[in-house]
Parts: sequence; structure tokens; C-alpha cells
Amino acid sequence: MVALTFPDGARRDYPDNITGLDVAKGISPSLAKRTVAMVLDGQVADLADPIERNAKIEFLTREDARALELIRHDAAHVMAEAVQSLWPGTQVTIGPVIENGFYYDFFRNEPFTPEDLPVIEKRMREIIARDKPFTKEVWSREEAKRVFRDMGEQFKVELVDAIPEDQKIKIYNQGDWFDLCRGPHMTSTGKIGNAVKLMKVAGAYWRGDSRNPMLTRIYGTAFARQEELDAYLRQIEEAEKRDHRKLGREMDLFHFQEEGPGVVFWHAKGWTIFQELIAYMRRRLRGTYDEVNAPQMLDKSLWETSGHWGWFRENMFMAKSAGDETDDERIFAIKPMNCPGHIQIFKHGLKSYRDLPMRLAEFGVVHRYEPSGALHGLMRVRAFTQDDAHVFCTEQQMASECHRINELILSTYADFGFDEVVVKLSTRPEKRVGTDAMWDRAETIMTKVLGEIAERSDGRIKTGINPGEGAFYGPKFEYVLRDAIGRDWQCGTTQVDFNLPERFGAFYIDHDGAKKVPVMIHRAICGSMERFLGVLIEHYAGHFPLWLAPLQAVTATITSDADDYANEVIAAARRVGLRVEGDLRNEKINYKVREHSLAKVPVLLVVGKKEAAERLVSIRRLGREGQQVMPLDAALSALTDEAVAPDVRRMLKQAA
RNA sequence: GCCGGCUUAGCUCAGCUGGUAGAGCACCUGAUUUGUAAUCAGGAUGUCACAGGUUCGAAUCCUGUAGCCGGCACCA
Repeated sequence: MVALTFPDGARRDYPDNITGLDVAKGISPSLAKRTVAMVLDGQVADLADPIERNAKIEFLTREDARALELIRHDAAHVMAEAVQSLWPGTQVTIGPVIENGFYYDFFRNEPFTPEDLPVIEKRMREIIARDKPFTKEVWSREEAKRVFRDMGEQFKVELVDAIPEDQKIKIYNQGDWFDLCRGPHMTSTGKIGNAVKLMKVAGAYWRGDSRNPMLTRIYGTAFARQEELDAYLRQIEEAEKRDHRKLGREMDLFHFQEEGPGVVFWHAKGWTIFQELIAYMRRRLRGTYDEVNAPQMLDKSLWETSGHWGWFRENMFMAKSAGDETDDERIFAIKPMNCPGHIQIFKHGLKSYRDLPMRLAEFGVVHRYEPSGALHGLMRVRAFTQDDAHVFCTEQQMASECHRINELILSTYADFGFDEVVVKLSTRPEKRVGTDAMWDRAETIMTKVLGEIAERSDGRIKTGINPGEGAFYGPKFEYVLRDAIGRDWQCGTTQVDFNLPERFGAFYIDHDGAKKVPVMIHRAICGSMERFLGVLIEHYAGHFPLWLAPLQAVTATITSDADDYANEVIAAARRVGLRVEGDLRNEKINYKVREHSLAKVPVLLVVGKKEAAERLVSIRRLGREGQQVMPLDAALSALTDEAVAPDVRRMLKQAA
């Protein structure tokens, strides 16, 4: 006998090994019909599974949030069947559920093209309409391997071998088609429904390893209801509208061109935002950090010492004299990081324990030869500005320095409206320098700090661990922020480094007069300023807050009678520090409003005869209808107040 | 770097199976002096990414290169 407890608290006994389906049927045929799977003690399982022990049981309908994964997983299987029925000889591999849908990787000499998607989708709908039940069988390893080998499914054979010994080899049938799968699945293909859409094709390496063959991956998504699918597609459209590459062009912020793959041409407006960002960061560093500037190019020996030449040579730019006549063959590397430079500055002159912690900051431009396929607008470039800093301190100071950095990072993100932040600790990678003892020490301290970060935030900051993701010289914290439409971006990082200072022979004189190697902490807040600005463009959808907006206001005339007054308005606004342009063209006000709205100018100061006569301005805000007429002085003081950067506002408040 | 796709005017895009390039917006000129998201009329606009090849003839077909886009791999 097994005792099952139902969601309403009722408890009933059933014969051993009764299936979920029979339990459901016993309650009511309609329940059995609409149930797609069951949940035993919180674990989703096939409805046809025999129940072997006492458990809490729940029946899932396809509308249940927990069924969404099943719908997508089933859809992946149906897609695989559709593909194999359309193109026999195609090998199947794996087809997992992912965040917004699912994919299935196929091996076929002729890769799929986007034109194939509608064809596959049509076949999928036929399979779904046939509504064949999913049934499970357990096979022996030998049988599974033999069957898949006979079918020519070599990847499946490999997968069977990869399944741990203590796990069963499960096969799911859907009509005549079957697949190796750990399950669970719904009761039949018809439960998937029709809110299914194939999204794109892409290449992907077998088992994620670039040494392995390239497979064709087909991405799709599925929802319980059509409205949800439609909403998802609209959300994708919304994200496309925010694309910083598109907004960058429309707002005249920057451009790229063929001669400079992965390097940015900043236009005046984009550079204004960039400089505002840097000015903001400089204010935040004032009093705590010393800003320095290390050379752009250094002899390669320095990079050999740091280890970069060994680990990352493929990703570095090399430079030497371009002249034919010169016999100077010295090889320089264009800096991919600021740390070796900062260590040289630390090493220059004898340092005492009294000088620590020494915090050196730099808005340094670094060059990295990123693989061509990695380049992506401002998000991944080959030359970028880091808001970088290196803290040289004692081991005892390390934890408090990490906390100081943490507070700076979190408050910076908050100033841009990023309140949801996750901090992840990345631990030692396989490719690394330094002894295990060093790594043990660093990871112990950082694990403790991570716990304290979570504690001090009252649970607002989530934390996590990325095993093996650390830098080659030390473990790191990665700061992941969530933008206005829920996308995550890794920006800030704090990396503890016991290795580089030692490799470079950096030391300070301790209390006892002995030479001691300092700990170095690498930290960045925005990370790449270019990328951070890209994130901001998408986060704000181009509607920058006034303090960041490159052009804060346009003064537009209604008739040329107001030209003189408009020029006065522009001059007055510039005097109080606003970034203002005039639009005195002989055009209708509708035209001007539309044009500046499309250019995402936050404020329009419209002046006509009436305003000119009474020294008024009619203010129209971006994205809002209607306007507010007020005296010029009042308008300018309201705008200058609004244009105060959040950190400056905080300082003013504290001073008051 | 790997797989696939794309590259036509400043921008967004047409251009059927090869017959010698188009639209809208933007731009320029003129008229219009306008009250909050497109005033009217006229005009100019191209090494069809680049380099080869096939062909009587290539934006169109083939090959190579570059860049971009979507993934994968990478990200000190």
C-alpha cells in the first residue's frame, strides 16, 4: 500500500505501484483527461509512472507553470521527429529546454537554413495533431547502444556511454519515433498545443567543445497559450527597438566601419555621454583612489612576466617600429590590461606598510584581439576604456577592501537605476598560476566576504558560485545587474590576486622591517565603459536621464518673429550649464516636435510670439503629450536642478 | 576562430527564372511664418561590399576576401 496526500490535505491509500493516471482516473475521468503529468513530493514525474512510496501528489494541467518546461521539452522531441521524418539520415543529439524555449542539435552534412523552419513547423503541427502518447521504456545499455548504432545514431551511442552507471537508460516513444531521454514528458504530443514557433538556426559544437564537429542547432519556443507566445514575440520586438546599435545610429552617438572592426568611432553626442560617465566615476573615486595613467605600450618582457604573453598571446596586439631602415626589432605589446603598469608605479620607490592600502585607478584604454565572431556593437569590442583600479594592501586589509569596493559598485549601479544585482564568486580555473595554498587562502576569504555581502544587503543582493570561472591569477566576484527589461549583464568585477605582485617582485616594508609581498585587488565597476554605455542605451531605451542626455534641450521657434528671443533662451540656458541647441528653421512646430522626439531630446523649449512677449517657454517633455508654459527663469532653474547628477545631489543634500 | 545568413543611395528597403538600377525618408532649391509627432512643389543622389571567374551580356550565377547579423566557442 502507498499513502498519497493530495493538495487539499486529503490522504488516501492505494495499492502498490498504482500509476498516477489510475489515481487521477479514480478521482474523475475529466481530471485524468486534463492532467499532463504529476508531481510527487515536489518532483515532476510521468503520469504513467508507478508510485512506489508514500508521497504528496499533485496533478499538473498544461496551464500550470511547472508544465511549461514539459511543453517545451516535448516540443523539442516533436521537432526532432519532424526533422528526421523530413530528412532521413539526420542524426539527433540533444534537445534541452532553455530559458525562453528549447533547442535541438542535429548532425547532417547539409546544414539547415531558415527556409526549412516553416516546413519543420508544419510537420510538427501534424505530429502534435496525431496526439500519440509518450510511453517510456527502460533499456539495457548494450541494447540501447546496439539499437542506436544500427540506426547510425553515433552521437546517441556516445550519450549512452556518458550516462552514469547508476542511472537507467530511458527511452521515450511517441508513436513510431523514440529518443533517449531522462524525461519526464507529458501524456501525449497533443498536449503541446499550437503555441509553438521555431525561431532560428545556428551552429553549435558537439558537447560545447570547439574541437568537436559542428552541429546545426534549431531554436524554438512554446507556450501553453497563444497569447503568451504573442507576448513573448512582442517582448523580442521591444528588445530590438532598444538595440544600442540601432539607437546609436539614430541618435548619432557612434559608428563602426570596415577598416576598424571592433573599434568605436565616437560622435560628439556619444562622446558627451561617455565623458559624463567618466566624470561621474571620477567624482565617486575622489578621496579614496589616486588616478594614474600607465603606458599604452610596453616591452613584451613585462607581459611575459605577468603571464599574459603565455596565456593570452593570441588575444593581444603586438607593435614594433614600422620603419624599414630602423634596426630596432623590439617587440611591444599594446596593453590588454592595466595591472602590470600599475605594479610598476607601485614598485617605483620604497613602500611602507603605512602606505597601504594604496588604491590606483585608471581610465585606461586597453586593446584585446577578440575573435571576429565575438564582436558585437559596443558590447564586445577590441579597444575599450576600463574604469580600472588596483588596490595594493595587506592580507588583513583584503576583506575590508572588498567590502569597500562592493559598496562603491552597488551604489554606482543604484544611481543608474539598477537595483537587482547578483554577486557571483568565481573559483580557481584549471589554467592558473600560483600554489594551491594561495588559492585556498584567497577563496576562503572571498567566500566569507560573499556571505557578508548577502547579509549586509538584507537579502536584496543575491549571491552565487561559478566554479572554475576565476581569472588565471586569482578568484573573483562578478557583479551581474538586471536592466529595465529583465536582461542580465555582467559588468563589475573584483579579483583578488596573490600572484602578480610576486611575479613582478613587488613588496613593501612591514612593521618588523621585513619585505613583504602585497595582495593586489583588481576591480572594475562599469567594466568596459563602452559596453556599460551600450547597456545604458538599451536600459533607458535611448531616453537618458537629463544629467546624461547628450543634448538636454532644443529651443524651437514657432515663427521667425521669436528668433531673437529664442537666441536669448539658448544663451541663458547655456549660461546655467545646460546642453542646448536651437531650431530656428522655417518649419512647422509639428515637424520640429516630431524630429526632436525621434532624436530622443528630453526637453523641448518651444517659443512663439506669446512666449517672446512675456519671457515664457512652453516645455514639452519627451514621450509625454501636452506642454507646460512657465517663466524662462523658473524653467531654467527647474531644468538645471533636474540635470544634477545623482551623486552630486547626494553630496549637496549631505552638505545642507 | 567555427556554422549559417546578409551586404543595392546618408537611412529603411524593392529589383521575378541573367538584358545594364528603383521607392520612401533624409539632403539641396524655391514657396509657405506655421502653436506641439511629417506643409507643398521641384531637383540631385549609386565602383549594386571588394577581387576574380562563367557569359554576347552579371546587382542577379560560381569562387575567394572583408565586414556585418544570429548562434557556438572564447572573454586575462
